[in-house]
Amino acid sequence: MRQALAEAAFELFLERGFEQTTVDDIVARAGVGRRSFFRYFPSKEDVVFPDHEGCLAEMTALLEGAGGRDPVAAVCDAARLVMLMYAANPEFSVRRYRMTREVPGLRCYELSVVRRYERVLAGHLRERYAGAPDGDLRAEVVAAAVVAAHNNGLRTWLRSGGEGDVESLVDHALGLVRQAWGDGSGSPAGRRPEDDVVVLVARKGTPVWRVVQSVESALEG
Amino acid sequence: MRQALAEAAFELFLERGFEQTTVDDIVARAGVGRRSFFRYFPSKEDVVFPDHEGCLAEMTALLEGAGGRDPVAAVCDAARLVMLMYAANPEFSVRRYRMTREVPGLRCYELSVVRRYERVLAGHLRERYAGAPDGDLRAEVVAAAVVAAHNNGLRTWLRSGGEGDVESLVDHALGLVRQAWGDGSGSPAGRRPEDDVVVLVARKGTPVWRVVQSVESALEG
DNA sequence: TCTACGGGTGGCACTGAGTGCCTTGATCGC
DNA sequence: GCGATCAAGGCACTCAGTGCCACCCGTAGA
Repeated sequence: MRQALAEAAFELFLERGFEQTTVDDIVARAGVGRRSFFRYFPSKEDVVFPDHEGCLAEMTALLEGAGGRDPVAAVCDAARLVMLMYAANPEFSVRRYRMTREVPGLRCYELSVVRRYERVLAGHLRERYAGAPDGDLRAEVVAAAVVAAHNNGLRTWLRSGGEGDVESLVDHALGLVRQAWGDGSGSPAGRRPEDDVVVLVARKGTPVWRVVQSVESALEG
Repeated sequence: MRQALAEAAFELFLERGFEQTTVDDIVARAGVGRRSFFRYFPSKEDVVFPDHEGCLAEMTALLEGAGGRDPVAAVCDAARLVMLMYAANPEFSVRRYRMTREVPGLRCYELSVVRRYERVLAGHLRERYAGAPDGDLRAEVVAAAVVAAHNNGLRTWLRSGGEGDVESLVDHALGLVRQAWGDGSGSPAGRRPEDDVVVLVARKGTPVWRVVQSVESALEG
């Protein structure tokens, strides 16, 4: 039933657009009663994003099991779940993206979904940063940065029509955030931290982000 | 008329809640025709946030005139405009905040407003970072971080009931972002960059953000 | 076989947001 | 005084979303 409604709805949305399609049209195509639609989807917008509830649950579960790792790396991996969900069905994702871009109601709905992901990530970070100075603040800023980076990569891919490798796009974007906020562990594995030290000499006034890049490249070198 | 409608609406929202108030109630209290309401406010939600359009315009204007400054510092200052708007009317802001928190429709509307601010900031950063590697990505991540930091400070103040100093709360929060992404210029003015250099020695594996904090404190020392 | 029950479904009527269209009335320039 | 213009009101309509009730059907029990 859920499936039938979602399919009928998407067909009609593609044929005549989201706003030009009424709920009555959808239930007529699906051959069910109007009342049943709202039993399965609380609003007309929900039928466009039938898969996010599950993804939110997965994300929460994944973060439950993220013990002592770098918190930033953990939330980056959690964010990747969303990318993987989109990548599992490129044509659908691209068409939905195009529709969402031009329908204000869907844009607003998507914002609230993204916000829920962000809150899940921030909640995890808040626990991990508990006690640290500005822990809550840092948690929210990092969560926002991770979401923004993820979405930048994902949307670049969606705009391109689903061509190319989403995974590397998103991973590269997330790398920028890990570089700025993570603890540096993770990516280059197998190197012992006590091997050596980094000596950085910088003129005062040097942009901090350039300093960060230097440190990062030194740590990876 | 706009003013009268907004005031009548807010009275009723406080008396019986947002969802329990119909547009007919509002126009009856204001003594105008129902059709006029939708001439001044495209939706019922808009009447709750009558001041954001102006603030968006101010923000755009301020960024127009932000020439060669540190781009991150410029967008932080732009974000402060929102805080100042809220601070100009603490009782109204606090009551609106409480109402927004418990009405899904208003939460969604607020998300879309916040998103518009974020896009203005990101647009400015995109221009400033044009040509740099990952300029677009960096622009969006920094904009998201600035907005998250600003909102963290602002909401802390709103949750406290409007007691204390918003400005220092928000500035402190924004400081964290400038520390991570800014070029370090700005805050400690009047110091010549060529005065001296910073030497930092760190063990490999040190969290990057701790390194950044060290650099920052050294630059301010 | 009849009956009582419960959950999924359909139908129906209602509220309320938002829109299009037309009328009215006031103000302003001629 | 007169026509143009524009803000405002009124009216009717669409459509999303909700509450309520009736129905159908499979099951369990007498």
